[in-house]
Amino acid sequence: MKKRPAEKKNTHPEQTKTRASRPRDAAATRRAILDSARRAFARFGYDGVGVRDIAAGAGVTAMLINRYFGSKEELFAEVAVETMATPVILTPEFIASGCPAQTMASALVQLTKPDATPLEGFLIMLRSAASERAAEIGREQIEAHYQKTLSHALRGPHRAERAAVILAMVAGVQMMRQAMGLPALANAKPAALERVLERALGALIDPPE
Amino acid sequence: MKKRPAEKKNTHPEQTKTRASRPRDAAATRRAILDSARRAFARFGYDGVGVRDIAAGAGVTAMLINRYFGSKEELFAEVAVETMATPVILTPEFIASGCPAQTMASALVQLTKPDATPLEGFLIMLRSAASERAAEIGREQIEAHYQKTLSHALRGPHRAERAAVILAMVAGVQMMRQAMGLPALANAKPAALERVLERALGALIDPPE
DNA sequence: GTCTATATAATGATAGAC
DNA sequence: GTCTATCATTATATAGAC
Repeated sequence: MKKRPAEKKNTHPEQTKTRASRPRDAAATRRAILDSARRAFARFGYDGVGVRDIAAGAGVTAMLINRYFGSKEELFAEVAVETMATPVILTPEFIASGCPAQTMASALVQLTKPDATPLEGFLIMLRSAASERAAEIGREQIEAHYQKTLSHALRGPHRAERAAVILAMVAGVQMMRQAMGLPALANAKPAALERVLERALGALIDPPE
Repeated sequence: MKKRPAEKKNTHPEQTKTRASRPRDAAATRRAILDSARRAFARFGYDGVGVRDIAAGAGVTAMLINRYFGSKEELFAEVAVETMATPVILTPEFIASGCPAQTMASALVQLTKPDATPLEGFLIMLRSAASERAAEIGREQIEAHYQKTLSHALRGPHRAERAAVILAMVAGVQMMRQAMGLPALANAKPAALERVLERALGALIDPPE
């Protein structure tokens, strides 16, 4: 029976950036590693990438990752914190807008197009949720930057629960549309999907009764 | 600087079932491996467990997994298919019930209690979505057993999109509540959470306009 | 500051005894 | 039908040269 090295990390050989024109710049190297790690974690999750992949994507050797960040786990933590620090959706501004449900629905449809790359913070967490440490980091970031602000921006009863379900809904859509690639979501006509999401989000944003 | 074997698989040493009282029973061994794999994949995802962990949980050696299933991937496929074959929620019966939104909301809150173990099919997929092959298997199962039946049970326009968003919402709640452990969901009062979910689900189930 | 080379451990899968 | 022992590969992390 044949060996089975199918679906290995080599399946996605990130082009090794040469980076020959900028040697010996600590800050730039650090930045390059962080960027490469952000891309890699968003695509393949915490367990799905090795430090070698990340290093290759940054044009350096794996050793430098430990030199600059101590370990893969600490690198992940720094990436996660950085990526989730500035929410691009689910902000108080969205809630404060004239028709928040429609605005959010439109933004969500745009930002989770199958090939789109924004909303990386959530995607990194969704793809890394199996890792205990990754889930812990993500939970703290979500609570600090999303749950709290969103909850405060709402009016009416059950604010915490409604904010959490809005979060869950956004995460679920992104999960099913981008990570799982469910055809009904991935291939949906944007206008129709927007309409459906607007209705559901409205039921969560508008104060009940 | 110390080595860092922290957060390794040994962090969760599934008690090695002795199983000394039932030697040499092919069917029973197969069943034991499947059960152990289901538990393990649901908790730690496809990449998060090794064949050794699964074998130990079944009280056998790792070799038998390859003997009975050929490979870890084939074992996962069989577990995924088996677990998602009989949906416990999101069935046409729920939609056909008198007040589907309330019924589904109540069931969802019950089934995603932080320590609950049902709805394993979805949980396995959510925790394994980073693995390309796992995502593929899950997508097929979700489409076959959830998306299609749910879509057919709905009335009105945009059925496919509404069914998909219902799926995304259920997945998102399970993700945030069970996998991530977001306090606002994990510690929410069941009645309040149920009310909020009922409203959102109603907006998706009830035909618009 | 960055490299090559290596240490150590864990992985999925296999060979052959009983 | 199940085991022990082992292979080949890959993982993260470290040591020391330049």
